[in-house]
Amino acid sequence: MQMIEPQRTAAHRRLIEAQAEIFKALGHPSRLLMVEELTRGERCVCELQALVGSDVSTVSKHLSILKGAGVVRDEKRGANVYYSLVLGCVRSFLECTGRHIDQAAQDLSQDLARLAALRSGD
Amino acid sequence: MQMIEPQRTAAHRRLIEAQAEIFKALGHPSRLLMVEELTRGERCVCELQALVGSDVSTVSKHLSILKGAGVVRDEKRGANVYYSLVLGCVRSFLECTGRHIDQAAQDLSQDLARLAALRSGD
DNA sequence: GGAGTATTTGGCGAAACATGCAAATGATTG
DNA sequence: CAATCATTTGCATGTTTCGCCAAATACTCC
Repeated sequence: MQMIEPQRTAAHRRLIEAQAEIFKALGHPSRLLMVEELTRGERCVCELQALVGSDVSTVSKHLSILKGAGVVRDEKRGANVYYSLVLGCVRSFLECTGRHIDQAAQDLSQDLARLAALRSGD
Repeated sequence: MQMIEPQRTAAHRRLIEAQAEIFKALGHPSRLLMVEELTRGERCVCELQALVGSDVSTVSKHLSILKGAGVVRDEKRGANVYYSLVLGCVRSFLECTGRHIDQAAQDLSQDLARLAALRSGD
């Protein structure tokens, strides 16, 4: 039995949806900030709340979205809940996107400089 | 001059926002499907539309979101517009999340099996 | 067990997003 | 240049997400 057009199977669609959920979870500044902090080690909700500055309930909901997507896990210890990163490869992807954005900004300012030079030249 | 608490600078906030925009752009099944297709080479809008099956206008809007986030670029050639992947590291991250999701599914079914065994045991 | 701290949940209004249709734009071909 | 094809844009609508508040829950310390 051979798999024809694997990209159209139901299994593939489910995988894409699960992956999209991961991206969606990471696609919010507060959540991404927290995840970045978690690349340095586990943190309790209160620490993450101090980091992002929103209401605790908002932070808690953000964290539950990240957990639902399988990006982080939580562990209750005493009165606190500690969150930690599960999806380690976020770290390297963040580094890559960081470089990418820096490069884009550099390219942009070079283009602007060229444009200015051209304008003053004629 | 020393940089104190770099994670709170305006520059860092801007970076996080740009990165979050990338994740958000990827956080939609249709967009992710198209990006995955683009990891195999450039495609015109019509090909991508055939892939995802939505209205062409919807597909075009999705593509403009991906372009705005710096994930893809477009190039007009003749009557067609060809999109191609700019952010190459998406590929490896997709592989990683794919493995991660497979693993999670496996763990889940093992847990269920254990639970069933336990139940039939008592 | 009562006060205080940490976290989650429910609810609600505002803002953002997704989608399809219709219309506009741009290129090709006869 | 009229007809057609590929793509984008404007608009209307339904859906989702965000962020706060208030209330519920869970734990610790006296």
